[in-house]
Amino acid sequence: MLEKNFDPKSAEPRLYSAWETSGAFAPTDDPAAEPFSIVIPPPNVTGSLHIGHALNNTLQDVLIRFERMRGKAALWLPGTDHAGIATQMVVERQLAAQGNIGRRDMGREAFIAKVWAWKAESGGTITNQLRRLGASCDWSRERFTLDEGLSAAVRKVFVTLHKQNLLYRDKRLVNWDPHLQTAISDLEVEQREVDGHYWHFAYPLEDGSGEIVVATTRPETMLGDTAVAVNPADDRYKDLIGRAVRLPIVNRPIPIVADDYADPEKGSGAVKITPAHDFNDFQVGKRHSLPMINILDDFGRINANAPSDYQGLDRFEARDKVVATFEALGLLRAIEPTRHAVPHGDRSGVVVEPYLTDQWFVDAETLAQPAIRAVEEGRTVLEPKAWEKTYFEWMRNIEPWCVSRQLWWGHRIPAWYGPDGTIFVEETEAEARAKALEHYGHEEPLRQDEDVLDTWFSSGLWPFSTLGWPEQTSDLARFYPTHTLVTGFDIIFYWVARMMMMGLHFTGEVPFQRVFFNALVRDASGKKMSKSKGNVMDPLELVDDYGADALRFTLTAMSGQGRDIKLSTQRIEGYRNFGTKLWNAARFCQMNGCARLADFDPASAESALNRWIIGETRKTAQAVTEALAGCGFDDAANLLYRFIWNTFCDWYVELSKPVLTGADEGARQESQAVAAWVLDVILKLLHPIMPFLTEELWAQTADLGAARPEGMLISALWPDLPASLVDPIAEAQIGLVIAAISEGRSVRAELNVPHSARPPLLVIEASQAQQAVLTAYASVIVQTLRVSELKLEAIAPEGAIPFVVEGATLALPVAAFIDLAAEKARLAKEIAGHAADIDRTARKLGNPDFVARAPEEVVEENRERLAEAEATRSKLESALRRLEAVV
RNA sequence: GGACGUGUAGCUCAGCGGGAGAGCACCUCGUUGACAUCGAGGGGGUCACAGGUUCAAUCCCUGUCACGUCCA
Repeated sequence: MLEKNFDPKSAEPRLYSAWETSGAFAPTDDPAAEPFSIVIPPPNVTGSLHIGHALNNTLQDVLIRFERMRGKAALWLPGTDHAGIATQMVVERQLAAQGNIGRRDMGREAFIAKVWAWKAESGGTITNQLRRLGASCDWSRERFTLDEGLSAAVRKVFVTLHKQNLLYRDKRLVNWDPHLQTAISDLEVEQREVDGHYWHFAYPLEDGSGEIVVATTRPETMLGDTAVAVNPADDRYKDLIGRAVRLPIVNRPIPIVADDYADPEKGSGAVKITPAHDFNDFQVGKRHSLPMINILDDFGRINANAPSDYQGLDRFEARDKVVATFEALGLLRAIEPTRHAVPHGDRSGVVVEPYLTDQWFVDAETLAQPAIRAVEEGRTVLEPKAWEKTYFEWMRNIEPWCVSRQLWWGHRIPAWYGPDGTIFVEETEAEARAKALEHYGHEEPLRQDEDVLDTWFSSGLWPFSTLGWPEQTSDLARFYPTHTLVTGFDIIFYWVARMMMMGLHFTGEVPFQRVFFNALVRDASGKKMSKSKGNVMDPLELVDDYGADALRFTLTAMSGQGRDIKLSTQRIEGYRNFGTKLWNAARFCQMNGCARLADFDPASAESALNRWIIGETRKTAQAVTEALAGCGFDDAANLLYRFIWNTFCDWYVELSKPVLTGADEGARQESQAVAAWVLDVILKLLHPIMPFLTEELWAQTADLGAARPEGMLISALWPDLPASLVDPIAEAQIGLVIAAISEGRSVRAELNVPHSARPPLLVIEASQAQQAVLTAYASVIVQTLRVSELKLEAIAPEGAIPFVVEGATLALPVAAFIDLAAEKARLAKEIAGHAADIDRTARKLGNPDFVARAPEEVVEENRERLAEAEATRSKLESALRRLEAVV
């Protein structure tokens, strides 16, 4: 006998290890099986599972379990990302907290050893958390972006792109993070609105004949100014073009140049130009061949290119000093408060600086072209479709991708420099040496590039590097291109776009046929959850409290496309209760001898009730299958919820009770077999979303009746039921029984008929067929509706309360128990409702345009509606008249 | 400033051209042996606002307002 409740705490670990040891997570070897592969979006190796991971991985697990049960060679390839900046920061913070020396004092090798030690210690955390969620990844294929194989792929890609001139070293302005002392890509920069000021500075003309006023939000950059620009069409400054101002503080003459970049409408119409510290000014500087004076060091302090009393000052200290000095010089013309966007590093949170350095860049524009075409041609489909526009927008305006980072944790750039600066880009140091020997004619010492690659460089190769590329492995041949990628839209540019570019360039094929962007889990105010904001929910706690299945079902049911998820524990609790409901329905079946029949054919069922539930089961199976195949996860969950609770438990189980406890052995046996059959189908359909509870029920019902052909549920075959199982006649019959009971209950409740009252249920007016059905199901109607008996009567006796069900008039003689005034009110209200309906429908049918132009079936539908409403109304009206005659 | 999305019951959300739905919350009733993590019934919405298209608009179009996200 089943316990009263499912116990997730004890069952989950047991079931998970049973799955894992059975080998069910690995794709079948059957060569005839169609491959279906998903690569996991690799979480940070030292991270821990947050609610977004829980959603993303639940959906992947739902898909992979579904396709596995459909007989495909389903591979869900797991792994983790070394996450350069994030991990390095964590370890540095840890070292600092433990009072250790900093990484720079420690040296590169020692520091990296520390990171590896941390990875060894905490790297299993997140994968273990995925296991707790029930993720059926093939752990035997687990990868890490710094694995030797994946590192080889990275070197191969780097060297190949370099030889194809798609990757190059260049001196350009980059976003520099002074806290982390590294370049970061455009994507890693977050624009934040902050309050600031426009400081209006007067720059005196060189010849002393006047001044020109410029405004800036970053006064300290004036130390690096090399020009003032005015618009060539601006009459105010026409005469000044080509002349010079003397830059205060620095005391350097700089030219006034004409450039369209200067907007006559803004401020004074003149702008200071700092080519080494502003992206727009950089372009102006190039056009006018201006000097580019870098005034900052790696830490954001003023360097030796500025006057000596500024050197070593932090950029913000320098800002104050510049302003104070201008004021002292009498050159500060105005201070204007303003709100403006300031770039911040998304990891460090500090203000980033445009900074002139040597970095490695990927020619993203060239790589983007095939990636754009692949989506245009539908070789990769983005779901929901709306994301394609975002993807195109980004791809068509893509900038060179800065891939070097001044960090230590990551893939070191495979470039070696000779003493004269000649660069040798090769996959190994030995090859670089060979090239150097060739180049110099003799041995020269080589120095490897100190920098590492952007984490997303290796993530960009993930769909094929994890399958063994550049080796032509059997996994690569079988599982690439992968089928579906499930990920968050927040990394569409970081990751999806880069995988598209890299995948197409190096394999000639798209990395995945379909991308499903899951919603983002946000906090109550709609803000993205993040550790720094402290608004994260811990999925592991939720698993502890409600079980993994409840969390999984909640996330699946709420995963509607294109909407953010706001998670509440109430909701999770509700779905935990849903699991309990199913558990107890199974318990009921067990208690009532429901057992599988060997070779049971659902088409052979005879009773209308059984034929009806079999048809409903078929319809649900069909709809769930279609939903899951099309990534309609929420639809699948809601279909199952309604079917299991409202159809199976509320009606089928209830209506079956008299049969299961009745004397008709043939009927009982059929119902027992049908219930067992439906339950098995339910377990299968629900398994992808609630794997633990269903697997446990599967096991605990294993010896009820005939043995199942399958072993564990995880490996069972997905239901494929023929449409012929749907029987419209049974549907109509059971529909009438359900409607009669529902209406009868409603009448009882609304009129406050005492619970103990047992009037008979009278069938006053009904077709032959209706009478037959009601009579056949009399025992269940009697029991469910708490009536004494079901009787056919030609005329309703005085004081009987009538109700109309599908054209049939039934009545409950309960006048003795009730308040007749209340009943009159009830009838009047119902009549009024019908009257309004009749009025609207009649008016519509009276409109010649409607009759002429609406589709015939719509017109017909309205005619039927009108006829039925009128018939119902007249029956209710005569009932009301009878009632009035009594009172 | 540009792009995209969202405004439906108290809350969280489905529905998206032919009479508005669910879960939770709320109210009433109920310990009939699967389940009180339950059952039965009920109240509650000019589907943001204004125009337009249509025989018909919550649904399509335009505009407005509010909120959100992304990109400048």
